[in-house]
Amino acid sequence: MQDHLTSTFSALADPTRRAMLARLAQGPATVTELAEPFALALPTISRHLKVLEGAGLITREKSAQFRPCRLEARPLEEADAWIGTYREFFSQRFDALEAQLKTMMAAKAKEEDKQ
Amino acid sequence: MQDHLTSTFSALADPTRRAMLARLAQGPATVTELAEPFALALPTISRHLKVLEGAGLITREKSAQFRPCRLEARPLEEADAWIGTYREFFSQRFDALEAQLKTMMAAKAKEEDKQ
DNA sequence: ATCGTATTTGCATCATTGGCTAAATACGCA
DNA sequence: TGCGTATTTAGCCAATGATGCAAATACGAT
Repeated sequence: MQDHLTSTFSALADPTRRAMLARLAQGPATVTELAEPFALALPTISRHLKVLEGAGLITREKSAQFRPCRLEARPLEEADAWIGTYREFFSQRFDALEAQLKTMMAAKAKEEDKQ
Repeated sequence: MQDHLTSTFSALADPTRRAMLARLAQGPATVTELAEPFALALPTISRHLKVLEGAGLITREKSAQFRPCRLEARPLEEADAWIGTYREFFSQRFDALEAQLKTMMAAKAKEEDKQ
């Protein structure tokens, strides 16, 4: 799983894990807390967390028998930066749409002039 | 593969596919053109493209025996929006860093005052 | 030392994925 | 019609991933 982006995106490619991140965005949580919303066995949850940890999306401390998980921004920022590369492309597309819209409106106006 | 984000992220979770998108950001290309930079058999390329198409990241027309692929912005925008949810979290972290830096600088200044 | 809670590890299973080769398909052109 | 190029389908394999159950581990509290 070589580079960061690959492990980050593949970690994000799972709804359960995305939901976990959403939960963690509101503050740290234990494994059991994170498991609560899902109909999944704890070992399964544990493994999802390991994937997230492997991607650097979360870190965990060891506090008594609990393992509080904490969201880490770094990989998300990197993913954001990668997608950011295409933002120009988004706007181009948007501009094109806008241009087309203008053309249509102009045509329509012209049409109405005739009447 | 239920929702858009899942298929989008899992499509992005492969370096070859990301490279293909990077190429397509500069304009449409045929399968063979897209295959050129990689040491992969054409059927493999073809399947990568099918994944990208399945995620809506590309569309293709049929022009003679060629299948030009074109980058589509929509899924990237959605992924961008999802990650955008966490942007506040990024900046928080950044602010914290900045605050810490200020504290350190203040401490250092104080230290120098003493001398 | 023992009990109970929190979490992980160890198989086993089933589906998916990425890759290859060989064969099929689709189309323009001679 | 027949050839050559472009691309996909089919079949096979190895690796990975998601999930469950049962057992192990870790640690606080009694």
